[in-house]
Amino acid sequence: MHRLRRLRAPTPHAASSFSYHLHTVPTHPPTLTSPCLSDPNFRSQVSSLITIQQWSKLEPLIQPANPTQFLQQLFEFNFPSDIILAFLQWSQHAFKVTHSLEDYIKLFILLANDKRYPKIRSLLHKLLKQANIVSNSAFFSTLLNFSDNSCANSIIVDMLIMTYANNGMYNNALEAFKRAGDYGFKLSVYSCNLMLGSLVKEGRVASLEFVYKMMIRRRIEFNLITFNIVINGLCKAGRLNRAGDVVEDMKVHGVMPNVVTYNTLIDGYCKRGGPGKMYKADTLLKEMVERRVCPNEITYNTLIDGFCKDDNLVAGVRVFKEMKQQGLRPGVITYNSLINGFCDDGKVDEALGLRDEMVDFGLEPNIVTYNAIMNGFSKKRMLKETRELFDDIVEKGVAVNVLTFNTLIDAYCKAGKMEEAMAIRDMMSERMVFPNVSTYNCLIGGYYLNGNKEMANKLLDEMGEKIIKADVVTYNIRIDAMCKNAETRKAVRLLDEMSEKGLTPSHVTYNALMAGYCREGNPNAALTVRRRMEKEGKSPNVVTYNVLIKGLCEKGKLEEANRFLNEMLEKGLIPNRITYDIIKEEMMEKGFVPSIDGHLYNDSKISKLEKY
DNA sequence: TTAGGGTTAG
Repeated sequence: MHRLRRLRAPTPHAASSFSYHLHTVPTHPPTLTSPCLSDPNFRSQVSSLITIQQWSKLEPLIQPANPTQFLQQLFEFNFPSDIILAFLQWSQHAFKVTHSLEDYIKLFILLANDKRYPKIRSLLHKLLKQANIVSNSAFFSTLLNFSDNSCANSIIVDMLIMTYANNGMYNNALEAFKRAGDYGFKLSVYSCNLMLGSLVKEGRVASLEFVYKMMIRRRIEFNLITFNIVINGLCKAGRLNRAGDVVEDMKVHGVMPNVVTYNTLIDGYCKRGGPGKMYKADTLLKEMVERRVCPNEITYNTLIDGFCKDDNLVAGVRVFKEMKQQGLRPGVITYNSLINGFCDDGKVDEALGLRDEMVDFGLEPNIVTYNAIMNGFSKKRMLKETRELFDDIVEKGVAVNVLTFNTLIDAYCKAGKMEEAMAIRDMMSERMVFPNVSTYNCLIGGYYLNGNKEMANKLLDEMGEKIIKADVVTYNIRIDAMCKNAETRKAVRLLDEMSEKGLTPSHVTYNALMAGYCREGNPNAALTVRRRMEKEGKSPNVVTYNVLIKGLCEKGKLEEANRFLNEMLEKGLIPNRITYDIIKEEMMEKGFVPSIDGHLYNDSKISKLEKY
């Protein structure tokens, strides 16, 4: 039915002129340059040799034609697609020839007509690997030249985009997506979803939104998964309002949010929701229940982790109980989130209790559990216990990973035992675990902490040699060290270096600089940093306010500090222990009683503000 | 083909 457009059956004249090849292998072929497959016997001989992969017997039969010409003949004589595929692959390997894009496309068309889709995918993979600069327009126009089966053509283009996405060739995938519409190819929801998913993984939100909008405009088929992927991408980028718009879009399209949609949104709020984020996350849980979308283990795990990371263990445990009441069994991830929360809060004993509880319930702690507990010990400066747990799990045969080593190295760094820390770094490779940027960050931070700037610089050079790229944390460590060395102005210059390297300064970066200026007795300069931070789209967090309030207090500017305290509360930011210490030590002990909402500060204000 | 846990910096 659907044949290759330009491939015609050979003319009788052409067939007769090659008739000498009806015989077996000619030892001394005449001057003709091509063998002939017009003889049915010869064709079946070739077919069976290719089918059983008797390449050594086939090779002399191809002479004196070259493999490219032989391939053309296979097309002309309408050999089945799998025979042509086998020949193409073998001949590329055996003769080191690269067949043309046209040949590939002719084969794709044959394979598509035979519905041999996985074969097309693996062949596309090879094509893109060997010649990764296949232009999409060449591909598309060649395809249209050889086939008018728009359905098969669209499937081939669809698979091209999938192959690009699977091989990390995101720009090619995007370009193909854009051009596919111009050429009239209809893309499937599968390839679009795959591409959207890869854009999410790459953190390319602008492209994600572009594809999403184009899909709406071009009326490409949408499904629930499409919406969920887009919502996830927007949530991961902190664009929660935009994610909410997409939820509205899906309702317009008659698609109802499911448990994955809600879990994605809840996770978005937990991780990037700003002030009041946990309230919003909890509201979403209530909303899903009202709309008869049943929360699952992931919903609760996400919320528990969110509360724990928000320093609200009480709420984390409340959700944990609620989960059990709903008849859901907490899993390893549930326990890990809680254990990590307790360890972060310095409550290692409770964390160990939870570990015992999970074992009692038949759950096996994994490397994540152990890393969290090791970190709990390390935070409490319990180096001995950190090391013992490490030795213990190694002995148990648990596969330790780079995070385990980094945690152990960090424990030694915090204890000032830099030689041991370096020795551990050197033994990592014995376990086939290799230092990464975080390993270096721990060590560099350790050397700065121990006043050894030379070694810190040496490690920074070593990173360069090993092509381990500095990340935001590396810069934060350097900036913090400079600020503590009264070199804040010099540290500010590193902001430009960061942007040159495509790194976005974080809250920690700006807060370190503000703290530096405050220590140097220059809160005005700190406020300049705050403006720069806000210009970059980062609103101050609790640490920012703590730094500024403390800096102003130290300069005797208590009224101004009080204004910042109120501003922080108005923004819904919850004061932490350090805020209260500042209020006590820097304000009240100096005879200044801060006023909140116009009322004088007292302890009941604390409990009201303390926790959501 | 979509959603959840562990390290380093304030």
